[in-house]
Amino acid sequence: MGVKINELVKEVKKVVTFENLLNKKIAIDAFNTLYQFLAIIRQRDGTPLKDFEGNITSHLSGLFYRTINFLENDIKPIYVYDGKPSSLKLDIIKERKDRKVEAKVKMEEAKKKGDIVGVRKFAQATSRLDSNMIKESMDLLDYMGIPVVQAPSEGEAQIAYMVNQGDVWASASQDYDTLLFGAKKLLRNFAINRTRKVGDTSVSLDIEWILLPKLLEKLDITQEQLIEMGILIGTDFFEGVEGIGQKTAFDLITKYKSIKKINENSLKVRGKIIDLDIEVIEKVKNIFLNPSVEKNYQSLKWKKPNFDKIEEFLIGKHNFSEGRVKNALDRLKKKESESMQTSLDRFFK
DNA sequence: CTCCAGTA
DNA sequence: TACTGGAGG
Repeated sequence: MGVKINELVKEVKKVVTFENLLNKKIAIDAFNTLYQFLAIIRQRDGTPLKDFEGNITSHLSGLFYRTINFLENDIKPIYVYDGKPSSLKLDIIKERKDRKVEAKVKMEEAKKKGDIVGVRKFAQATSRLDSNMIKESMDLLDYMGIPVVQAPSEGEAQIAYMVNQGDVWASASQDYDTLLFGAKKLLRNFAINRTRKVGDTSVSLDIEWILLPKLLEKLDITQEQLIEMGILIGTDFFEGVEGIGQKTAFDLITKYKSIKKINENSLKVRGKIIDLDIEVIEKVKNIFLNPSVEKNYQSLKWKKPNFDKIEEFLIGKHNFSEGRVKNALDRLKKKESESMQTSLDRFFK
């Protein structure tokens, strides 16, 4: 899910185009992206794409085509995978699991009723990434020559570290959590710009660019206060306070400066006094302020794609259409010969 | 989500 | 050439 601070971020977000990102190294939250593909790449009846053996392939389709678009546009993606979740996250993980089971039941019900919209909606909510899907997505990226970084715990924390080290230019995720982890730059809707229809009108989803220092300046709060706001609203590591959304959290932090002070003032929200366990709060804050990250990750290198392996994997193993895959790979090959040409040109100058 | 063939 | 809707696996 991630912390909901979209309203607060609104005023500092900028729109960027693919051209603005030329030759930039962008770290992508792999789980976040794969889940998105899994939820969205489905048929009208809610069934995900599958190969002949019944293995789900929606995530591979999304990953493959989108990554090729990045390469074709001279963007250098790095995929960062989550590792072992913090013990504080386990409650949330269990809750999500329960919700998925619930969604499956609701999907069956909708199916019986012939409610097509409902079936699709609940089917999306059942999306699960298993270890084999994760492994295969890494294999595909490896064949494509894209660097992959395994985070010891939170991928978002790892990305924040890499951004702030200057090893990558920005973090790409739909969640705002990298901001809580302190990443200076965040990109949202990071994909080729496309119009998407909502109802009967089409809306274009721009790539959003958010600078953490700008956000803190605009809100006139510190990084620590941003984290405390996140805790009040709710993050993956703490459920938040019922009745407190982004607006209230911002007002409270602005007025009282800290959760500790908010506690001391016995403030009421929805008739209940806010009384948070400071010890727990400190633990959550510590996850954001001192996260477990891998500092000696492999140097980020983009290798030549192994075209044969990709074809064998997608066409041979997972029943992707030969025409589409070869077409996409041809775009890559063309890109390769172009860049070879420019480096030759440079050499002869 | 992204691709691609059909349409204006 | 730009756009749209249905299919992809």
